[in-house]
Amino acid sequence: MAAMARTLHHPEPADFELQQVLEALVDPVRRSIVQQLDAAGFDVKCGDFEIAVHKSTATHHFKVLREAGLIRQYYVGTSRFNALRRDDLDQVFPGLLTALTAPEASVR
Amino acid sequence: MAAMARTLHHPEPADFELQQVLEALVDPVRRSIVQQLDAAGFDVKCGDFEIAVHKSTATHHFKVLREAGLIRQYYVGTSRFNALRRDDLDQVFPGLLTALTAPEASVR
DNA sequence: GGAGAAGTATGATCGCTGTCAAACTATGAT
DNA sequence: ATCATAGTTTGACAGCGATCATACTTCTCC
Repeated sequence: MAAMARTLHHPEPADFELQQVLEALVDPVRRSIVQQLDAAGFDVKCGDFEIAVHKSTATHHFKVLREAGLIRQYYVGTSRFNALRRDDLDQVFPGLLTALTAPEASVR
Repeated sequence: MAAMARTLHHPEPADFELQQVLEALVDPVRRSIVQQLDAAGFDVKCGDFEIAVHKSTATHHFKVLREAGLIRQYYVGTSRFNALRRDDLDQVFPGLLTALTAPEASVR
């Protein structure tokens, strides 16, 4: 079968919107994903996260994070990898991600 | 009539919860309130904010902000004044408020 | 005491979003 | 080809929260 490129839309930093970023980060599941990505330090497959929701719900959360500009996603085989867009985020909203991924903040 | 103290509950910094703070800040009206407080640099009466919602809705927003620990409220006559709890916030979630009230962030 | 000002409380509505189930697609291995 | 794996899509549902209107409370001032 002709390889159909599964393209994923990623916003440019110039198009990041605070409202959208906050809406993404207000959900505990999504914030946990960001935390795990940050703690790992490398890209993580969707299936390798510890998530307490159904697969299809997880897909939804990843989409919200991607469209807000928080993560970058790319396919490798049937797997989808996720990368934290820390540099882009830091550029547009300096200090925000750091404040939220701080170990102190994680506890609360 | 016997003066009934209108007491308002304010959480201690030790009891601040990130989830609650984010839920408070995700609403555009509430974030605008925080912005206006920060920009003013002094305490502001409820009625002196520029808010695009009904009075009773505003009361609701102030309550959410207060219970999350973002503002401190006190009565003066029939008016209620609002103070940004910047120091407390900075102590518990360093960098968060700064990141959100930055002029850069306000534009997005 | 009465009137007005400032804000609160309650109840109803309505839209949004997180959730799951089930069916589907795409890729890699046998 | 067949099958298994990884993730997506669609649809339905439930619960939450922002909103407003109305009625109420508390305080100030005359």
